[in-house]
Amino acid sequence: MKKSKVEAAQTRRRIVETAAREFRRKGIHATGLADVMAAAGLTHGGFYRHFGSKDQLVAEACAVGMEFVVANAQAACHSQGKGGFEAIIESYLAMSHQGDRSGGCPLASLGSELARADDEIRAAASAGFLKFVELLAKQIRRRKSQVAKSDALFALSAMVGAVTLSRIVTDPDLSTAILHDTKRHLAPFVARRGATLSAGTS
Amino acid sequence: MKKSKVEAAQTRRRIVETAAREFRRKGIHATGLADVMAAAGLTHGGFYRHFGSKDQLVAEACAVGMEFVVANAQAACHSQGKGGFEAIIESYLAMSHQGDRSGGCPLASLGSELARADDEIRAAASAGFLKFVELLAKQIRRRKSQVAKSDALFALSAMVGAVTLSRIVTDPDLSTAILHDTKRHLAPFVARRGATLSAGTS
DNA sequence: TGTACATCAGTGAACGCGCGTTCACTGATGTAC
DNA sequence: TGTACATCAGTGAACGCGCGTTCACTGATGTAC
Repeated sequence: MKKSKVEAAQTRRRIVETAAREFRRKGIHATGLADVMAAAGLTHGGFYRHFGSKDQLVAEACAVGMEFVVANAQAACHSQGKGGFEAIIESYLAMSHQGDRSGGCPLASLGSELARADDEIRAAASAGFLKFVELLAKQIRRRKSQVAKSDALFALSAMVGAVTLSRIVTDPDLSTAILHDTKRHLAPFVARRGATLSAGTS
Repeated sequence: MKKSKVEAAQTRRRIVETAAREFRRKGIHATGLADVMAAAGLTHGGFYRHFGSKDQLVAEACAVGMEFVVANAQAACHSQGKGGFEAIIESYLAMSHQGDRSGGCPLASLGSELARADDEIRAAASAGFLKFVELLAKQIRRRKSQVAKSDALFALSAMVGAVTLSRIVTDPDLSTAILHDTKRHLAPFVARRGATLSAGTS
C-alpha cells in the first residue's frame, strides 16, 4: 500500500491542514491524533511516518493556521473600499469570525493553551503573530514605523482579547457588544496620526 | 474518619481554592482531579462527597478565581496615589501578573478553554467578567455610564489579550513590549473625558 | 526496456498510562431516646 | 447526662475509556542491474 512521494507529501499537507482546523475547533488537548487522522481520511497508525510527535504537528498546524489568518487579513484590506486597517479589524471582529473557530485565528481559539505549550509551538505562534503585527503596522502609516508597530501590537491584543471574551460570555448581546465596542475604539487609530496617544514618553 | 460539618465545609472551600490555583497554573484539561485533591492534602476518592462532577468544580473555581482578581483590582485602586483606572491597568498589565498564572486572572490563563466550556462554567466566568467591567467603569467617570461601560469592555478586552499574548510569545522583549504598549495606550482613557473616541455614533 | 529487490506510506492491533467516576469500607460525628 | 445507632467525610482500590506511541505487517513504488 505504499504511496508515491507526491501522494505522501499531499497526505502530509492534508494532515497538517486538517489538524489546524480540528485543534482550533476543539482545542489542542481535547483533540486526539486519531481524531485528526480520521478527519483526514486515514487511520491513526500512519501518523508517525510523517511526524515525530503530537507537539510537532501542533507547531506546524499553528503556523499554517496563522498563515491563513494573515492571508485572509491581507485579502480583506485589498478588497474593500475602506482603509486597510479598518478593513482588517472589521473582518477580525466580525460575528462570523466569532462563530467560526475552525477557520479563525489560532491566537484567539487556542490562546491560553498556546501560552503553556512548548518552545517550538510558541515559536510558531510567535512568528505568525509578528507577521500579523507587521501587516497591521503597514496599514498604520506614521512618521516613525516603531510607533506604528506599537499601535499594531496594541490593536492585535485588543482584537484577540475581544474575540476570546466574546466567545466566553453567555449573553449574546454582551458578546456582540464586546466586538462592537472594540471595533469602535480601534477604528479611529489610523485617523489620529501622531496623536498624543502614540507619542507617550515612558 | 468522618469530619465535623465545620471541618467538611472548610475542606470543600480548600478544594475549590486549590482547584482555582491549579487550573489557572496548568490549564483545565491538563489538571486532573487527583492532582487537585493531592494539592489540597486529600485523596481523590473523597471528591464526589463535595461535588457532582469536575465541571462543577471548574465552575466554582472559576468564580472564586474571578472574585480574587476583582478584589485585587479593587485593592489596587484604593491603595495607590494614582487614579483608580490607571492603578488597575498597571497592576493587571504588570510582569508579575504575566509570570503568576496561578494567582492571576482566569480570563487570561484559561480564556480559550473557557470559551469551549459548558454553560455553567461560562456563566461563572461571565459573572466575574461583568463584575470586573463594572469596577473598571466606575473608575471611568463620564457623563453617560453606558459610555464608561463601553470603554471598560474595550479596556478589559485589551488587557486580557495582552497578558495572553505576552505569555505566548517567545521573545521576552516582545513580551514586555506587548504589556507596556497596552498600558500606554489604555492609560489616557480616563483623562480624555468625552473625547471623540468615546462618542461614536454607530 | 525488463526483472529483482529494498523502501516505506498506510493499516490495524497492541502497549502502558492517566483520566473521571464508582464503590466498599472506616470510624468519628451528630442525633434520638 | 449517658447510651445506641444512623450518617457521612474521607480512604484506597477498581472500573472502563481514550490518549500518545509502538510495531508487525502489506503491497505499491522506486531503484539497481
